[in-house]
Amino acid sequence: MLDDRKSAILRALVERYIETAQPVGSSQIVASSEVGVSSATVRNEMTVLESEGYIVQPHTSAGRIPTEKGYRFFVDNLTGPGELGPSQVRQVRSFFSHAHGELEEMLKSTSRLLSQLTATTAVVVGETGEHAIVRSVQLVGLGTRTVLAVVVMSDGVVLKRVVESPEDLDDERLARATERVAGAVLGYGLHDPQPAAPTGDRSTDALVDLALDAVRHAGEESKRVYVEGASRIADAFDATIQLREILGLLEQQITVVSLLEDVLGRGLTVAIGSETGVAPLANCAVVVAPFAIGGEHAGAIGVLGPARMNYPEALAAVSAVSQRLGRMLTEG
Amino acid sequence: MLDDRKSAILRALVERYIETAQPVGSSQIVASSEVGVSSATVRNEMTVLESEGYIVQPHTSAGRIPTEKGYRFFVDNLTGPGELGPSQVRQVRSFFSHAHGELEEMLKSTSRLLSQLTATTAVVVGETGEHAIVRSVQLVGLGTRTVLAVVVMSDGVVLKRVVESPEDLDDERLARATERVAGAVLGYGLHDPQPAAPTGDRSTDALVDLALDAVRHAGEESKRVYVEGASRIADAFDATIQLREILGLLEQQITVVSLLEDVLGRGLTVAIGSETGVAPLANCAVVVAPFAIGGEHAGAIGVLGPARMNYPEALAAVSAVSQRLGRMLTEG
DNA sequence: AGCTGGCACTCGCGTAGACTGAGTGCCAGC
DNA sequence: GCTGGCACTCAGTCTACGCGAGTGCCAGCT
Repeated sequence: MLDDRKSAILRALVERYIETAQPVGSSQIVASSEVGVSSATVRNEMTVLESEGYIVQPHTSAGRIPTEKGYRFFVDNLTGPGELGPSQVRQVRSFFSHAHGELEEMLKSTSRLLSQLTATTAVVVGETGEHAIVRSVQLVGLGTRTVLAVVVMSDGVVLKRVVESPEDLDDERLARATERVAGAVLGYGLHDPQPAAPTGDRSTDALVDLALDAVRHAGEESKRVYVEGASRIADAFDATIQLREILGLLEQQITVVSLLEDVLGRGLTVAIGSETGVAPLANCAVVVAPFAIGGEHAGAIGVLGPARMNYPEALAAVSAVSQRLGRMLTEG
Repeated sequence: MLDDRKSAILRALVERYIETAQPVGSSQIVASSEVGVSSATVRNEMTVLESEGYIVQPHTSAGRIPTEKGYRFFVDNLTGPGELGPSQVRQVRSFFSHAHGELEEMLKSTSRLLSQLTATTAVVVGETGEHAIVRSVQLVGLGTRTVLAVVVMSDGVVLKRVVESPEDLDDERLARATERVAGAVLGYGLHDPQPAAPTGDRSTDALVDLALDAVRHAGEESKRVYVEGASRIADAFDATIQLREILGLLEQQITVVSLLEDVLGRGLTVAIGSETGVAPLANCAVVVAPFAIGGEHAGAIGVLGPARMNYPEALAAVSAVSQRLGRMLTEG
């Protein structure tokens, strides 16, 4: 643990570095904070901070910059969620008062809101499943043997999946199958469907089974990822190669999902650099919070920025938006 | 119009520049093409080409690089769609043989295919409407007054839209309204719904009208944009500021749609730099082709790359994929 | 008339040296 | 234990300079 003075120095250094993106020297720290000591003393403290791994020198005779450990200590002990500015509060308020009922559109625009609030890339992952129940299911014929199973959940999410029937179909048989599938899933969650009652007709039964299978699988794939403001990450880096990697990563939805879900111990979380578990994010940080619908975990929202991001602001925004989003979705 | 020798020189210059991204000098042209003349002669021709605006010198004593006009002439007169390599042909073939029935998933993966084939950013815009008819419509209650109208089109596209009912609803009324809406749209295109038969109950009639309105609007918003491989554009530029703008543009779906649709005179089209009509694409080019379903315009596919992109390859890929996609979707 | 070899000229780029200034580590003294 | 002072380091900037790729032009050849 660091004593008060070291903490104060580290805080000043991190804050300054976040602001300027330039290595910070001892005299700058004296100038920009209230540690009432000389730069020489600060220097002595800084060598200690460096030997303990909180800061590094990019090269001799340069100032110091924070390490991952330095950011971590800053986030854990030296700062907390800040206050949103009045215009940001207005944005959030107006967003949630104009929002309406359908989950997917809602999550997408939430992502956009978050990106605007923090001027970074925002990511939202929504899952359907646990909390939602099936409100409607319909088998729709597309080709002679191609059927689309369409499921509407109580939260407004629409899932769909193609089913290939082993035999040619007619409207009447489709209707019968739809009825049986509906009986098996209507009113239940996607993960606990009931067994379907047999129709007496073997080929219709086969179709029903296939459709039920499709519905179950649709549930597995129901994690939706919304990335907004990806271009903003470009502001933070000037090596295009690094950018390429980060953007490539954002394109892989699976990676994004696991990034957010892994990090999600409980509540508001920050993952810095290697803590994300993803190599291209070495110089990045993510601030993540889960949101719940009616007390049940329903997804996560987060922002992705450089490791030298504005943590207080990001924490404040992510926290505020996740809470209001959860409340909003719970009330319906 | 350019005489044969100037054309040959311009072609060699453009090809070389596309390959190396470095200004091309007269001696390189002599070395890398079959214009059987000396470099001095090439130089003389190059001053003419420069004065006519096909090429420019970044600075004195550098080689030349093509202008927009130069690329344009190259694309129009000096090259055509190339041949796909054997491994690319294999990729395309395998993709379309494994593809299955549902439009949206199909377009998304087509975009991915195109991006892989050309190692650039790929864009696909799909519209539902003209060719597709309504196969199923369902009003599903979410809240006491919130209804989700879900429409399934014959091409597998599922549209949805929230409708706020003026009065509380029960299942029976919803079912009655669904039936009337179905009667009005089932089997018709989205743009020519029939008037709904009145139910005799005024508030149900109101709901039916709202729902029909929603369905019509859903059709307007049915243009779906799929961008894949956005990160690849990062390879082509080293100014992050420029990258930022391009990425920002790709995030605005409306811009992307109009970009592709504007450019789309007839058939395979190339738009270079300012021809795209979008400022941030000054140093970019897009290669676009429409695709049709059963003879009717159904969307467009394209690739976005730097102006110095490999045109023959891009033209070949876009053309091949658009044709096979259209055929595939038509056969259903 | 058109092409070509030759030549002087231009200028970006890379290297090398000098200077500057921000920043450090250390030490002696308060 | 803090501080002022001092020698030292080194990235960044500037200048100088040579190199080389490339040009434009011209005189001479075909």
